[in-house]
Amino acid sequence: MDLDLDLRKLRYFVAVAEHRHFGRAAQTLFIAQPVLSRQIRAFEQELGCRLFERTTRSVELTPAGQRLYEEARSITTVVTAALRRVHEAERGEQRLVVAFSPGLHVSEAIRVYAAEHPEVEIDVFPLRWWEQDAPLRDGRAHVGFLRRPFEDSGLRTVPVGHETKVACLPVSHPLAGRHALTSADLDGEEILDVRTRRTSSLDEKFELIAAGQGLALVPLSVAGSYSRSDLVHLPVTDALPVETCLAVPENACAGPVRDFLDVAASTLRRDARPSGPVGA
Amino acid sequence: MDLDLDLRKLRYFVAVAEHRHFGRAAQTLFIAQPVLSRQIRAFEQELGCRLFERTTRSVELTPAGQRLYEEARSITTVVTAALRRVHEAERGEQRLVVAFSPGLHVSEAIRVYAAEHPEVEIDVFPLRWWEQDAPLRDGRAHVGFLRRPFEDSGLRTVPVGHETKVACLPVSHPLAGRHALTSADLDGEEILDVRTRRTSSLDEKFELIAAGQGLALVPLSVAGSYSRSDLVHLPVTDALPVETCLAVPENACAGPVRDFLDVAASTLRRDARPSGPVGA
DNA sequence: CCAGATCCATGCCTCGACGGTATCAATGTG
DNA sequence: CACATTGATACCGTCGAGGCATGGATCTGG
Repeated sequence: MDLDLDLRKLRYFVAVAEHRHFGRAAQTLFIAQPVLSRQIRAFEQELGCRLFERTTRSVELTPAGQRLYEEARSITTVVTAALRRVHEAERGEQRLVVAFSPGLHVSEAIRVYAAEHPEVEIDVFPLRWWEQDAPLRDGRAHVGFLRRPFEDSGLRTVPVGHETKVACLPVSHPLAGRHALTSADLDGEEILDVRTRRTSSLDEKFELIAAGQGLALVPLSVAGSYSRSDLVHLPVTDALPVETCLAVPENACAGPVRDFLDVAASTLRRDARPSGPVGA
Repeated sequence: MDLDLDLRKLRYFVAVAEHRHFGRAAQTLFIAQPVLSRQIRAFEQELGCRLFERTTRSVELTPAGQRLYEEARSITTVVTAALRRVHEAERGEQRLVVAFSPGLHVSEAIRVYAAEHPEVEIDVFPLRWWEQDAPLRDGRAHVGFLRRPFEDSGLRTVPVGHETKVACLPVSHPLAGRHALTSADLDGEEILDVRTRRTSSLDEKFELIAAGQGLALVPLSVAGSYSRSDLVHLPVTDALPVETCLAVPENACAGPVRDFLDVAASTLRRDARPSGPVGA
């Protein structure tokens, strides 16, 4: 991957895109106009696509340029937030990013923790369906409330609850009139799984179901939040409830994470046995 | 703001952070070790804070370095996704980003649009409570389903529905035993508003309410999704329902946005009068 | 139709940043 | 205490960013 996007050139590009005029954009950037022309041309070559359709009398964005202009806002937002948080860390401010699988709500543990540790800034990280554990591994989140199955290796996990799963089918489906199903009823049906069909959102998954592409087993809480008139949710009497876990990276025994685990353990008051060795 | 973060230096930093060893990190980067030492030092000066605590025998991350390492993942994720989408645009692929106020679900219009325009990639942009319209103005989203109130100027809006608001109060509140309230009952109560108290998440707002910091008026759909045992939701009989709108930037009459508005207009089949002039 | 204005592009120059090689200084090891 | 390891420093060459002058294309007024 050529991740070497030059943020300075991106800033130049944004100026030209907003002014649609090289001379005035150069003025706001405090550089000379010829420099800007060359930088933009170099930027286009680096990206491999033209960004402006320009004559001597007009400067207009190409589709690629339009797209880049939109993306530039996301990039600058993330970068400025990152720099701000780095400086906060430099000043000693602590932060804890708690990831949540979709449909799970902020738990009791996080509220107790926030009350006990007001000096720690707490952020939530909404997880996507297909990236249950990745943000925990690469450092984007420190602790996570995940729904099984996910990849255990390298994580310490604590079970925190169970969710019953219900079958989601279109109203036109032959089984839709039943009051309850068994797993035997689902034999031969196409089950939409994270592995079989990578849907980017839950709504997209429901859309596939409504279109007759298959069925899905979804946690009850999710089914309740996203009710649609063209879908029905039916309990599956013999389905195993899916386990929800609190997970942290194995190597992370640092302050806030450690404290959070302590709070979680005392909050749960149930058989909260860590699945791995709990070192000091 | 000094947004001029050098992504090349960031890449160097990540390599050192992962290897905790300048020589080996330099090998993987295909540069000489002295270069890496100088780049890291320059990077620290640009950021204004030390990133590594290093002796001749060990290299460890400072708190600021640890934070930057976490943020680096977010930055690279956003940048690579942005570059990918720019190239998709270059190849002619179209994209439509639909923003949603929290609690609103993907509407009928988006499903119909996706079915009619399978060539357009559709993304959703979950809006925060305090940034109802900003992503629409700066290009991060193309159309948005917003909940009033928001800043109208510069946007074309189409009313798409109404939501009744319910009062959310802690169970310990004197009014909590009532079956319904009127707005007169709420006189003198502290109402938690986006303007009065900038809560970063809905859960945080509910947490404030549970802590006795005040009450809030929340849309019914939101109240249903986030039920808590320490809060009660009561209808307010004379409260005006809050209007939900479909909004697009005034200057955007381009292809996918235009098509989406057409689909929305035909889908709604109600008095979908645009609030502004609908140019060609 | 032409002179002038406007505006982006090109050529040439200077300077600073990046990368390489050689070497020093500090620390751990047998 | 000799030696290896490792990060830091010094010095040098190259490349790219920025400035200035100018060219070429297009629109406008007379």
